[in-house]
Amino acid sequence: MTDILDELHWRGLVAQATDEAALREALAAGPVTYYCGFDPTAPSLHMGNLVQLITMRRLQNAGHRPIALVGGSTGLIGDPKPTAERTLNSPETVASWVETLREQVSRFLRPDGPNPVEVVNNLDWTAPLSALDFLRDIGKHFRVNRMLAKEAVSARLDSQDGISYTEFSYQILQGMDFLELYRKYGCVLQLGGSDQWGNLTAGVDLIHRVEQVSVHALTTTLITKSDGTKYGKTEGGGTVWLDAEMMSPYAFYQFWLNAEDSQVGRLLRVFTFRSREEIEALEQATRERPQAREGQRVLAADVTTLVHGERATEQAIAASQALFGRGALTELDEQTLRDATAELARATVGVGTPVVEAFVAAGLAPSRSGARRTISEGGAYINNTKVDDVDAVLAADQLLHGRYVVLRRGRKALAAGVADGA
RNA sequence: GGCAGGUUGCCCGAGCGGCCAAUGGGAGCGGACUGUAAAUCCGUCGCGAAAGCUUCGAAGGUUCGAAUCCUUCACCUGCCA
Repeated sequence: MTDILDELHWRGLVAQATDEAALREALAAGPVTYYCGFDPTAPSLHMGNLVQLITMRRLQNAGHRPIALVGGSTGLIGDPKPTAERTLNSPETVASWVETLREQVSRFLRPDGPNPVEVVNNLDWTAPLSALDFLRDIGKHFRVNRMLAKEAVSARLDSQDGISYTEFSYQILQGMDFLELYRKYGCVLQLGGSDQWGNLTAGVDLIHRVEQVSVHALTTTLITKSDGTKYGKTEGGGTVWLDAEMMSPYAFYQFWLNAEDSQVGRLLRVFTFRSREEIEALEQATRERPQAREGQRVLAADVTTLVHGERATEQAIAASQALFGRGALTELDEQTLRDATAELARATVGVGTPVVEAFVAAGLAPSRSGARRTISEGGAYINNTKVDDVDAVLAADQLLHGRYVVLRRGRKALAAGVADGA
């Protein structure tokens, strides 16, 4: 068995770790129980969480025992962001998100075999705790001085908003989780994004004080773009969701396919299970024939398959070829056209529908003014033909196979217009 | 609790009675170049076809006219208690 920690290093995943030598030793000595938490802040997980999920899977593959924690309680409190106070979500909302997270998380980790995943909810042990017990048994072990040093907290202390006591308490809850999992499952390692370091060490410190045991924390690097900003936003600034309803497999596939050359190698290491040899070969291919984008293709296909399955990936690839391929759209047969457009945002149109309205209905423009602006800027296309007239309406001969029309804004934003009937 | 300062469009930030839908920067969007890349350059950037309409923390008020003045409220920051 190769050293899993070495592999994580090679993949560029390790940002920080508590006593790394000790962690390496523990991992080599036998199965280690580890956990990573996911807070329900939205109805779906996103790309950032994927880094953790895949890392968890790598450790599981290496023979260690994963616990995936969904934050039924921490989601009610909110992890402080450095910028601003969060808006509290209702308990009902959080509870429903917990359920979808539980389901999503489970998909990435093996539920059976020798070291199956355990999915837990921290609400189970936090809810029964009284305020007095919390302050006496847990709070007593935390030093406010130290809590203030945490990055997000100190940033907020200097901000206009300040920070609520609620969010300030967050790190205590997360520390408590680690302690609970240590006691109940013998969990001795917590994973998280590099922004979670303060929260992870809060747990490490707590366990040290209460149980006199040294446990481990390991954070993964933040995936950044070449300009140093956070990776993981779409062209439109939207989040890269893992849920197919919130982001279609086609859009998801396209997101990865559009990765910068300078990032492909890194992304392949972080997000795929390809071997070192394969990845190095793809990196070389990217250097020698960047325009072929072999790395991007493998990356997009692998990640989409992991998240959405093989069938959805095949469809996304086919749709991409149909819509971006060399052949004219008018030459596509109806079946191909229907499959391709099925992946896109769609709007109901008909002969005589103003192009402006079709764009707004399909979500390609935020308003009629916006759509007109796009047309006058020369960025609007119907079936890959530029629209020149702001007042243009759809003509019968633009409906491919009598039904479909492909709307495009700019180079890559696509949507489908579908006529009623049939 | 007292005193002082602040709250402007996605973000930062000018404006301090009419010429302000509101300078400038960033982000975003479109175009050129390319490889559905990066960088660069150009354009655009509240809604509306237009007339016009709705914006400058909230609600009232003064005025022919307010983002700009007054009152109250909310929140933030600093100093004092």
